[in-house]
Amino acid sequence: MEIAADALDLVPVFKALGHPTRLAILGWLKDPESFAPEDSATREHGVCLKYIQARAEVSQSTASQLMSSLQRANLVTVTRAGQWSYYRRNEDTIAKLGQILYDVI
Amino acid sequence: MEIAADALDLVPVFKALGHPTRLAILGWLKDPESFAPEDSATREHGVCLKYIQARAEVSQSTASQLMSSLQRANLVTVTRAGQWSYYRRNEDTIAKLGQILYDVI
DNA sequence: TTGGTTCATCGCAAAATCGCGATATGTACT
DNA sequence: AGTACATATCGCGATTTTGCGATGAACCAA
Repeated sequence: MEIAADALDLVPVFKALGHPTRLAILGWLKDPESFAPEDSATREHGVCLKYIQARAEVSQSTASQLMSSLQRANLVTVTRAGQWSYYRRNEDTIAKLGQILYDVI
Repeated sequence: MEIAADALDLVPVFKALGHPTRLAILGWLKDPESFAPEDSATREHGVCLKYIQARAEVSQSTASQLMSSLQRANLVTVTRAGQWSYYRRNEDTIAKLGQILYDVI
């Protein structure tokens, strides 16, 4: 019944999830191609900020900050390529969250 | 892959969990008798606010507010009996949270 | 080089959260 | 009635979060 030493720091994770737009974005990222079916870069690299911004209907700076928050919580990863920042779900963290949830709460 | 209509409203739940003291309290409540081993009311009714306050080392009003937040998120239940408010984990919500976590995020 | 695109960061004002003491409510015991 | 106890709520200042426009940095194309 021990808690792994490298366990997630759950507080920032829950803080990041406790925001309707951030929670929605994380759900949307389960289907990256839904953002722009014709854009092959999405499938290969992830979803760029512009698409997330459009779907969330927030300003560009707000979208960037929302993703920073998710990134600090290790819920997404970012890949810079050219002028784009490609965002993906961090399935490691998300899976670990489900596993340790009961142990911690 | 449908989301149940009576699914939890996850945002308040995550908001409540995104606070170190509230997260700790929820963990402590897994072992109610650890608060006051000699107090039989704990086992029968739950943990009264005074014990939670002492363990969390916050003021009485703060303790009450922390528990209100957990209550609004349906993470605990409260039973009033005499002058005491007895708090228990709401295992229903917590179990449901684990189940629907992947579907939603 | 110039202009356009994508994104992060800065600065700020509005809003929400936090934690406390003070107060109010209700209960229990004399 | 009067006192003591347990808890909830109010009011307030302090801090944090939120969302935006403006600016800056990096990249690309003409």
